[in-house]
Formats: sequence, structure tokens, C-alpha cells
Amino acid sequence: MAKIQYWLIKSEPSVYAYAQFERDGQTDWTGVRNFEARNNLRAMKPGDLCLYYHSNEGKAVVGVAQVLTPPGPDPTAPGEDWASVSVGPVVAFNTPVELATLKKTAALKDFPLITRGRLSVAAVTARHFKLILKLGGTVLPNPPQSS
DNA sequence: GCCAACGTTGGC
DNA sequence: GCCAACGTTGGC
Repeated sequence: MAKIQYWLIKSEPSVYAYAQFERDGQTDWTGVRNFEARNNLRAMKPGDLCLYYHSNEGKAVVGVAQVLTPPGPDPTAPGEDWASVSVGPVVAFNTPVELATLKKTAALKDFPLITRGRLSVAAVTARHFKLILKLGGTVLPNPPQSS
């Protein structure tokens, strides 16, 4: 099996909060209108894990999502060259990891939220992913293979 | 192909 | 609600 990759995805809670995501059980991640973010979407594979960040309001990483499908066209922009994937909730953090905390953590100096504040879909290293999971007091229910 | 103008995002 | 940052667009 291909190695799992890690990502960061952002949503404004007033638009689509993690709690709603959990209620829905899965959702299509659509509406990305930035080339770099789109290319990141296209690099996703089923099984990849995403940190779920609440922007604007809350300003914290609040949970983990899993990519369910290979990337496809964005149905909200028919005929245009955008991308989307289906994602499902994995776990909500016990304690949301706030932006202020991320900023204070030296090991996260080059975490994309810090360096690329406006990028809505970004790649995350395994180290960063695991560290943030730990800061959130969270363990993955079904630890994905660690290879 | 450069770069100024514009629009949007998102922290504060 | 303001404004800085920055990606995108469009004129030249």
C-alpha cells in the first residue's frame, strides 16, 4: 500500500464546522479556488489524513479527517478545471490546538498555517502531524500503519 | 512577460 | 470592522 500522506484543510466554522462534518459522516471537499490548493487536492489519495482547521472563528485545529475517494472534478464548478475529494471525519481533538499555540511551538516554525496562512489545502509532514495530534490530546482510533 | 490593480482571505 | 498579505487578472 502506498504511504499515507498528511494534509491540512481549512474551513470557516460558520460555513462548515467540524461538528457538522461529524454529523454528516462525510462530505465533498469543494470550492477550492486556488491553484496550489487544487494541486494539493489532486495529490491526495484515499487513506490520507488531514488536520481540520477552523479559520476566522476558533482559529484552531479541531480534528482529523480522512480522504475517502481519489480526487475528481469539483461539481460546484462544472466545466472548470478544479478538484474535490470526499472526506470523512476520524476524530475530534480533545483539546483544539489553537493558532497561538502553534505559533508558540518552535517545532512548528514552518508549519503551513504559520508560513502560508492563506493556503487552504497544504501538505503537512508526518512529524508535524503527529505533534499536533499529541497537542490535541488525541490518539487515532485505528492507527494507520506506521511505515 | 511584467507589473499595477483588484479581490479575497483571515488574523487581529 | 479593519487592514495586511497575497494570489489572480488584465493592460500594456
